[in-house]
Amino acid sequence: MPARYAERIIMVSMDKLVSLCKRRGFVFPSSEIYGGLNGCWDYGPLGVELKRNVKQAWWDDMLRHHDDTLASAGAPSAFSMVGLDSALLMNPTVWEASGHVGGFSDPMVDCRETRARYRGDQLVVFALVFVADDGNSEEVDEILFAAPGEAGKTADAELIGVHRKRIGTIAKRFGKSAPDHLALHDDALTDPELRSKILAPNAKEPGSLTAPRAFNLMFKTHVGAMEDHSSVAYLRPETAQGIFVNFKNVLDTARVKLPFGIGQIGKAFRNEINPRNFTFRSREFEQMEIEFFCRPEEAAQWYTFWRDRRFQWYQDLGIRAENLHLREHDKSELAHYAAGCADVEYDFPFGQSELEGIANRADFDLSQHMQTSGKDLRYFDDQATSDELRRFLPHVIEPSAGADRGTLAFLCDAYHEDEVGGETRTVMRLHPRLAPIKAAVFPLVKKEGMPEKAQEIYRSLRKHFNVAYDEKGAIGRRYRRQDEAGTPYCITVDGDTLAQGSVTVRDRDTLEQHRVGVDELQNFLRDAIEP
RNA sequence: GCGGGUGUGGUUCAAUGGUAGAACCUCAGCUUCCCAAGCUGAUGACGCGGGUUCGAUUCCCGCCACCCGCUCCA
Repeated sequence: MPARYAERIIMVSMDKLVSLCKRRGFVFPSSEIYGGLNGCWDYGPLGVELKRNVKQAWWDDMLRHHDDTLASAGAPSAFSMVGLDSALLMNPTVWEASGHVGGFSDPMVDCRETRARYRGDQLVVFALVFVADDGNSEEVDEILFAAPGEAGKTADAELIGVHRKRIGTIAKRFGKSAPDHLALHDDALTDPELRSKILAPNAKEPGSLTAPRAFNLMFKTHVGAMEDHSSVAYLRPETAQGIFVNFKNVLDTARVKLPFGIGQIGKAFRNEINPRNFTFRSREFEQMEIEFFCRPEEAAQWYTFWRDRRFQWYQDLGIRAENLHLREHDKSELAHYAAGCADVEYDFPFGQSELEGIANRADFDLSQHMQTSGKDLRYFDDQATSDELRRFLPHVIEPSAGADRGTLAFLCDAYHEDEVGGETRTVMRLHPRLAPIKAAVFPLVKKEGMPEKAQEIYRSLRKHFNVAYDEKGAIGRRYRRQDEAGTPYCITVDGDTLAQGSVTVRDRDTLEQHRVGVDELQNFLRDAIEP
């Protein structure tokens, strides 16, 4: 390594990364000339190559290169892997069966003061009512109370309990120890004037509640040109359900036996309340999901296998181990049906966050679809020793990865600044498999036949790799430009090339150069790039 | 969703109630046999919409976007 070179370890800031992504064409704000759209991003010329390489690496490593005749290291047995590309739009009943429609469409109310969030239908608003001595009721409506409960069903005593002190103070003004009864205000939350008088649970001042807002994280759309109830459809919030609903089709046609996995890469949409952190939480994003089907009694073993394998995958593609974490969920964090779940997390500049979740979902999804569709989705085992074992629902291990989150993590981990000859050099140390451009070909100077020779080399490599050609400006500048793009190798035609048939190959990370025969270039690059 | 901050060429930053400057990048030319060299020239910006004003990039209001802290994340 040249003496003028000095490594400098820095933690990349999001500002620097976002700026580089824009400057070099990795990522742009979506529809930027119109002011952008919250939570949406576009991949530029370099970004699309990088992200495609991430997806390609996943597809190759998980599916295409999988050998289903051998038990991989750490696997309980051999298994098969097949792919799928299901439609983004599906019959809306899918989302009823999966639980996505039911649980996430309630109006929510926030408290600005206590920062609590309530379901609108579970917040009861009432006014204190005092009965005067002459029997006329006298309602105190300048103070309304909100309390958790179910509309119309909560006992007066229970409501009073929540705000006993405050109610007591008001009651004193009427010379009583407690209101005679409570009047319910069903519409108080939606009326801005009344809402401003509501005292929220545990709040000190009234008027801290927001208007009820519908929260459904699924994007709704319509199938066909007519917009009516029968045409409602959803943009899928995950690709997984497309796999589950095709379980029987794959089983019947792909000649697979348990255990086997179905992989899929595709867009998904979630109407996130609060998109944040560059591309990390986007409303439109891409998932790389596997549903791995196995015998119930083997599920725990397969869960461990997939968890460890997926954790290792990121390291194999260059992410530094110290920046990766495997976090096993507590029992309390697990969904009711899940038997285990772990997150692969990365130390982003904005904090440790999830790249991928590996979950043991048992037979929840298949049984939901079996129940809702009425179709028998059980696996038939003709080798079973008894009738009870012959038909059963497989259990499912689900490694679910975010392609955009992975791409962002690779970008963050690749970003380096070091010092060359006293100047700061920005370099993206992307794994050669992921680098958008595999090599750049330069003539050292723009004369003496060097451009022609360099172009000849460029054209021959172009058939096999994504390579770039550049003859503009000083050679050092061209090297630096490629450093920011993450190009691992720069091939330079110089004065000796014509006589010797060799070029210099400059390494992005070490800055070292060595001569390689022109005939050897293709093999050299293939060795460097292949997994 | 709440609170705070920021919006000026591709990037990073100035200045200004009256013609918006720079550095780097980019492009063209000259030069150049290995790490952002030099010279000449060129392109290119006040987030959007209202208001105040003779005149607004500047002041006011609204919106949008991004960043930070909470919150949320099936």
